[in-house]
Amino acid sequence: MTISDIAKMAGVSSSAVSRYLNNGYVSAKKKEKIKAVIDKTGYVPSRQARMLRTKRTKVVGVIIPKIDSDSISRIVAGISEQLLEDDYQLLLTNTENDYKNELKYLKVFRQDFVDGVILLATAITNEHKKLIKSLKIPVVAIGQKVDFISSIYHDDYGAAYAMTEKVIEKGHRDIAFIGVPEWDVALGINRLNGFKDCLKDNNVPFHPEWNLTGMFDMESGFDNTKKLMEMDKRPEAIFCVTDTIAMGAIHCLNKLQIKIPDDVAVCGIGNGRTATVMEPPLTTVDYFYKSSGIEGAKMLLEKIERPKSPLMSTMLGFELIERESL
Amino acid sequence: MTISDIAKMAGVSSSAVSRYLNNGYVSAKKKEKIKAVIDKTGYVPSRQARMLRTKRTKVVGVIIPKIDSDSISRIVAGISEQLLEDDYQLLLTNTENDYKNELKYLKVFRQDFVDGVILLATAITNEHKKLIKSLKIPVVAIGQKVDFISSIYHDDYGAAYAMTEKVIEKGHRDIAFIGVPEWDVALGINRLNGFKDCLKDNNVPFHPEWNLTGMFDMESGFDNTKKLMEMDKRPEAIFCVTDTIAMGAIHCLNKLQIKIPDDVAVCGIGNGRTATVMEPPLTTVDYFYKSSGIEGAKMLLEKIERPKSPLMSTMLGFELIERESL
DNA sequence: TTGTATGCGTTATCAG
DNA sequence: CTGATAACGCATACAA
Repeated sequence: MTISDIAKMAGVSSSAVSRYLNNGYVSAKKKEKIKAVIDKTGYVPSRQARMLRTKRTKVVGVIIPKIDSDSISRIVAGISEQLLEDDYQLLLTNTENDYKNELKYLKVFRQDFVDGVILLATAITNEHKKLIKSLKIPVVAIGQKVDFISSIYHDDYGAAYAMTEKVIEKGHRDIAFIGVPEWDVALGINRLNGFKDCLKDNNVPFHPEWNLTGMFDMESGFDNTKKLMEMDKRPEAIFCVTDTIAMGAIHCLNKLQIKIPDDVAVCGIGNGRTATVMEPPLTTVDYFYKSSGIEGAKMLLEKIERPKSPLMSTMLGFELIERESL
Repeated sequence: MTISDIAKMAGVSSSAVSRYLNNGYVSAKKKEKIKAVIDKTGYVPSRQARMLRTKRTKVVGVIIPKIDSDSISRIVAGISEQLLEDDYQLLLTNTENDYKNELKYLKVFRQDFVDGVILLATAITNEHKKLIKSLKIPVVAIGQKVDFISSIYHDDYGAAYAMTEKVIEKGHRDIAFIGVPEWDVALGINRLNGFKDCLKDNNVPFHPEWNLTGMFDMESGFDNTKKLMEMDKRPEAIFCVTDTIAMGAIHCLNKLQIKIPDDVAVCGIGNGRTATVMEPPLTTVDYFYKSSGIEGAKMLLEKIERPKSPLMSTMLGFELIERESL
């Protein structure tokens, strides 16, 4: 079933049908005829032929580090929602935390198969920069502020600052920090800085020996908390840079029968789905991840429609959510 | 940069280049020449032209009910891994739990844009059946046994039976059940039957008043547990058909200061990432979700390569994971 | 407004 | 083994 079949059946030329499909010049009578035939046959134009002709695929590639993460899946849900609305398809590529895959997929996308790329970024290296600049299609980053492409990111500094303020407000001064490596600028640097600066502004001492670093998983929270609890002097509160880490921390504390928040308080960032169900429920920061997905998709689509549109960076706000762990 | 550009530069015909690309008959000398030119230019054949010509896209569509679910994201991770290995792309469509979207996407895929579809199924209606049968591309289901297409599913009956056995073994006889609606056959019927049959085989009474049903979320676990605890006679154990539900249940019990497992024991199914971190850690069943994703993808790919290959249903086993909630 | 003709970049066919 | 040539299905420039 091709466009010329339809044309014949409707007694018009194939270009008329094509124009009908792309709302070009068609007389009312022909419109009706064509519509009738299309309705009857259920004809749908071939995407591939269209792609070849128009050089546009109506597909956007999304590169994520892993899928089984609360925050990421919420961002993807947002992207998916917006793309659906604008009739785009979502091509998902999962790097499984392997940095090389990120570059690999970027290369795959350098060809002409997608109209744009959304990168859920962790680290942006020079290699990334070079590669991205070599792309002929727009790229937007979500989760990290990137200077050479449009991006949506969260107020990591502000959220960490606000949360730290809350910790201090609760009367704690001996505050530990479980963070992540610095190559993740948003989480590894910005949040840490928010924490440190808030301490300084409130004349609360920063204890380097309580500043621990690990990966993005619950194990890091568990292990580092254990280390903390084995120290001669224990902190009264633990600032976990991530909800996932905080969950590990809470689990550890419970296991050691250390009362939360009375003996040691805990907080996280991210407002994961399960934060509410921890014992005790986790005090954390909500980042509106789904919104950032939606906004990121909008941004990309805009860039696809109007390639000349200016570079943009949007920072999304946050909301502090008080529960019982702090 | 097209294939004929390469052909000219290498001093051969474009068909030679095409054959080189698709490992057809090319003499060693020409191979070298062509390789040299391709390496130098970084030429990559156009996917869209190839699609148009070959009628194959090397893309598979994946339909999921929601993305922010532990089990689903793990299945998708498995699919993604296998697809990557076989050089296929993954087109993700999220129905956001809306049954109509499922049909809608199936229709979108009816056209020729993907080579096959993986459906993470919840309910398979007659409408599904009709639609799927009208597709010219293969479809495999994951998570539900479907009689008219190939599928990968879990041993829901067996897992529920085994878990119930464990509950009884722990000395409980007053066992409640928090389930999901019957339109989800795997979770709503099979698991319930495994539970019931095990009770019967062990001469443990089934209490209809303790057989509660709700949605697939933590709220259901919380609310239904609350109901259970407000009854004149309380059960000693709660069988939650899902880890997510179990998490809600545990949260509720903790809130009511009911000791787990001493006063009331809890178990789930699914081995979610956070089950381990609950207080107490949840006794559950591991379903190897990632494997089912991998197997499902393999199955689909096989079907794509050999459309005549027979219908297949594979049931994956499970592993009971004992932790402290039971 | 309409139709004809051309080309998008490949791969398949077929004669050499 | 090789190369010309004809599709694949659509959208557009152009002539009408």
